[in-house]
Amino acid sequence: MAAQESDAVFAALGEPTRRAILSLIGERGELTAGEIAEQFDGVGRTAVSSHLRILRLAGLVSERREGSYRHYSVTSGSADAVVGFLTSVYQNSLEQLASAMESAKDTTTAAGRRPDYKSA
Amino acid sequence: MAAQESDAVFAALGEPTRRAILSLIGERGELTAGEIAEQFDGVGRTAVSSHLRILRLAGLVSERREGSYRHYSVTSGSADAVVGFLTSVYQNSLEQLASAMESAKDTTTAAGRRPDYKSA
DNA sequence: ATAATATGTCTGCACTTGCTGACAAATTGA
DNA sequence: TCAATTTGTCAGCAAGTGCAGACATATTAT
Repeated sequence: MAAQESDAVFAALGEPTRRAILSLIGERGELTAGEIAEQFDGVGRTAVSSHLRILRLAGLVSERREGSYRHYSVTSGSADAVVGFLTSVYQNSLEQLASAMESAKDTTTAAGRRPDYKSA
Repeated sequence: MAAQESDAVFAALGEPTRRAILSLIGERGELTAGEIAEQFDGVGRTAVSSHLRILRLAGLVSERREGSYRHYSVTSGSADAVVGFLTSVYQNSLEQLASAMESAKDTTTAAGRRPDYKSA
């Protein structure tokens, strides 16, 4: 369930240049492929095109064609998968922390641990 | 500023197995390296150890040594970089959208566009 | 001290990936 | 129609990455 999208989104965001592109588009609202490529010195137009494809397939940006131009903009709500994953991880993490503190209230030196370690 | 951390965090989260490990740790609260490795069929203990190292260097998990065991838990607030990046992108994106709609109110056929396209 | 256990690290390998240059497709202008 | 423009795609390559097996380190048990 929603694992494929999530994979694509995280993979897309894992690459620094793609995050820079996404950031740039978000900052400017809408940009053509050429305008985006102009902003990068160490990266050519070809590479930017590939990155845009990956961002688009991940659903992070959307493409609007106008003549021979292609305008890219950030797809709203496209990073829900990321937020969902993180809140899931931290939600459980916080619950665990809370119950751990609860247990700690009872017995300062908690029981029910792994084997029987030496004191230190 | 805070770009290095962000890079490491995004890179760490970009790998599916590492997300699974992080999710597992978050779900269970605290696990030893061995317990984590047990949960994965297609991945050996060696690979899990490498992933844990990467997660740790990214600040996503913290390590607690107890005897020869190493207990891993989710580091609270460690994904702030991710949330920060996303809110930044979407914040600007929404502002751009809002101002675009504002401009659209004035002149239905907006000015100041790119070249002079054909109608379609 | 010796063996067993838990875990990290190193080496090598197959696979992936980001990049460029060349080429192709689509659109526009003369 | 022909040239210019915008963009995507393909082939090839260098670099990075995830993985397992062998080895090293640290800790515990006998």
